[in-house]
Amino acid sequence: MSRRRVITATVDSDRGVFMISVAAELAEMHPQTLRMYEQRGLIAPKRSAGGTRLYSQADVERLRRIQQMTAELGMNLAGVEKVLELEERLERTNRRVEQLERRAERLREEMEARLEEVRRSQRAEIVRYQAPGTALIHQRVVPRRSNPT
Amino acid sequence: MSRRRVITATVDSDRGVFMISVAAELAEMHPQTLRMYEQRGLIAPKRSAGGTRLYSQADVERLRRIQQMTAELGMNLAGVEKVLELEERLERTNRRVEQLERRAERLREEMEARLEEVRRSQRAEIVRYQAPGTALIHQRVVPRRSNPT
DNA sequence: TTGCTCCTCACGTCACGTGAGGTGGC
DNA sequence: TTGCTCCTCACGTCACGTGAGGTGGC
Repeated sequence: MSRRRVITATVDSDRGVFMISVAAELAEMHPQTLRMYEQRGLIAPKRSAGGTRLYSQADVERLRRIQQMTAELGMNLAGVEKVLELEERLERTNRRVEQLERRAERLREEMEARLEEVRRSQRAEIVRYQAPGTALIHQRVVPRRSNPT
Repeated sequence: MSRRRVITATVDSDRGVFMISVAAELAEMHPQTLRMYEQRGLIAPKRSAGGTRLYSQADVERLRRIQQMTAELGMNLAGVEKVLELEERLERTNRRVEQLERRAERLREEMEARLEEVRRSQRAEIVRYQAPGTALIHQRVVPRRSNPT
C-alpha cells in the first residue's frame, strides 16, 4: 500500500504556479527547452518577484501541445508557431459557425412565434367582427333589460 | 523593342502540362526538390506514358505555397503538411460560415414575406367580415326589395 | 548528338535539443 | 550547505536542399 497522498488543488488555469523543473516534468521536456521556447516567443510564463519563471496550467497544456507537434509529428518551431495560430483561427471560426447555427434556430423559432401570433390575432379579429353581428341578432331577437341610447 | 511573343493558353488547372524543369522554374525551386516533395507525399504530379512527371497549374500553385512556408517562414516539411491540412479545413469552415450567413438572410426574407402575406390575407378577411356587417346595417336601415327567409 | 528525363547516393548547412559551466538567492 | 534558479556557450544530431553520377527515351 502506498502512503503517498494525492492532493488536488483547484487554481485559476492562468495563474503561474509551477517552477520550471515541475513544468518541464509535466510537459515531458527538458527545462532548458522551456527557456529556449520562451526566448523564441512560443510561451510566456509569469515571473516571481525574484525572477523565477512560473508556469500556469494553461502554459503546461500549451507546452504539451508543442511537445506533441515537435516530438510526434517532427515539426520545427516555425511550423509550431504557424499551426498554433491557425488552430486558434479555426477555433474562432468554429465558434462562429455554432453561433450562426444557434442564431438561425432562434430566428426560425421567433418567426414561427410571430406568425402564430399574427394568425391568432387574425382569428381574434374574426371573432370580434362576428361578435357585434351576433349581438345585433340578439338585440333584435331577444330584447335586453338595459338598453343604452 | 522585344520580338518575344507572349502566348496565353487557357487550360484546366488540374491538367498536367509542365515538365519538371518548367514547374521548378515557375515555383522557384530545384527540380530535385520537387522529386523529393513527391516522395514525401507533398505533391502528386501526373505522369506521361513514358513516366515523365507532368505538373498542373494547381500543382505549381501548391508548390509556391510550400516554397513560401519553407523559404520565408523556415518551416520544415512536417509543418507544411500540417499547415496545408489546417488551411484546407479552415477554408471549408469559412465556406460554411458564408453558406450559413446566406441561408439566414434568405430565411429572414422568406419569413418576412410570409408575415406580410398573412397580414395581407388578414386585411382581406377583415374587409370580408365588415361587408356582411355593413349589409346588416343596410338591411335594418334601408329595407331591401328582395328579402330572403 | 544534345538536352531533357529518370533514379540513387552523399554531403553541407542549419535548426533544435541538451549538456556544461558559472552565478545567485531562498 | 544543498538544490534549485538564472544565464550563455557549445556540441551532436537530424532534416532538408542540392549536387553528382549513371541511365534511358523523345
